[in-house]
Amino acid sequence: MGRQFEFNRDETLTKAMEVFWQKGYKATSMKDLIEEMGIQPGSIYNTFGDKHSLFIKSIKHYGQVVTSNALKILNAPGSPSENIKKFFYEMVNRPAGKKSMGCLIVNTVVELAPHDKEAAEVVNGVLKSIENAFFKCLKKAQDLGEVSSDANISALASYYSSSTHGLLVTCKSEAPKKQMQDIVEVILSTLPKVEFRSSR
Amino acid sequence: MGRQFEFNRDETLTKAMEVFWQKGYKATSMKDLIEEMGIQPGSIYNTFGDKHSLFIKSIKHYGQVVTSNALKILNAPGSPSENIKKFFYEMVNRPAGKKSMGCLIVNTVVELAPHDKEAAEVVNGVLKSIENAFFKCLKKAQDLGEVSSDANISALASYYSSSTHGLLVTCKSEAPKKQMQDIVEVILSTLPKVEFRSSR
DNA sequence: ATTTATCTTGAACATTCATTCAAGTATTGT
DNA sequence: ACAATACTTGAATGAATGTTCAAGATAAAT
Repeated sequence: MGRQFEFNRDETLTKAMEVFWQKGYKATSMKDLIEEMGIQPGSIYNTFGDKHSLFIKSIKHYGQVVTSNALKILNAPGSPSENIKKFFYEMVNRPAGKKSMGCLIVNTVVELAPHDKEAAEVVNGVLKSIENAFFKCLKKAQDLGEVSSDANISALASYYSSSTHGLLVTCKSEAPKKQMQDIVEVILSTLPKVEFRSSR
Repeated sequence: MGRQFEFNRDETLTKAMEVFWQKGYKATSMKDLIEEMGIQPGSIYNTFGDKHSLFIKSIKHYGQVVTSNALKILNAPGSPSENIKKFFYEMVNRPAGKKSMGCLIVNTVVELAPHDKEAAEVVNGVLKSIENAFFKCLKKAQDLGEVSSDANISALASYYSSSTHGLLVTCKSEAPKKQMQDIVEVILSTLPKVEFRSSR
């Protein structure tokens, strides 16, 4: 009973997420959100709570999307080390419009996490998931003999995670595509056998 | 003639820089600045201009400090590849208090650069200087035979710059020191001869 | 001592901010 | 048809924002 919602919860949350992604938390005003989400303040507060709650829901949503996307690439059938390669080349081939937006998780680590415990927990969880996906992928690569058995794959997983952060910052600073490619090639050189296998 | 300044310009600018470094641009209010700088709004506006001008002056100041520090390490006498190693281990051994602050340049790339042309110019200049310092260091290493002559040192310089960004983001997300060390070791494995030389 | 120049102060200002809430509207159950 | 429930609206609120400026204070020049 009662009146129905006139807007789709997921759609408006996605809109909010995009605004936060583009402008950052502090730089996003409720006015921005009202305009982009296409609903009035009352509806926002009624459905998502205050600005901070809406932000937390936004980064959780973003985290789910980005984690499932990473898992899809890294867990794809075939060579796991080839999948890692694909993961990084996907970053080079980002649509130009999204380059300056970087990644909402990384943006939040930088802007908010040090002063916002709740946001920190969410983003750390996402980062841990991604790193874990790298680890599982490397484990599989090791089992298949693509990566030497004495490699420190735990360290490598942390490294790929950190390298991803680096790329996302670098691509925010107007770095040309060629430079991004150069960087990715050095990153991938830490898995030499990937290059070898992919060339035949 | 006229009244003398009662505060030291450089000292108050450093104070402002520290507040921006810790809290970010948007999250820093004039009230914060007034308190930390210890002078009144009139004096701030009279000396540094508005908030945005003060911020630009702050990141320029930070850029100078950080660039000269990087140059000092990378241009130090002795083995250039050893200096690169020192550069990265310096990042692992950061004082705990500064870990969550990251780097004001990287913070600005993420928070402001995409929407602020003036800030973007400043930070891109700093990043270019650091990358250039890496390049010169690698060139020297190559000339001395520490790095193979067919290495793509331009790509390596971009890579080390990007890796630095990655580390600065990673250390903002409560990453334990052990993890930072693991990452640095993988980063430095892209210069295999460094490891070899340093171990004897 | 007076004038001139310059810095300091901090209250006052107009905006913008996030948030609230009473009035209005739509839907369901009886 | 009526009541009960629940969502939508958007003006209103008070707090916080960045900025200004007239009055006061201090130094040098005359």
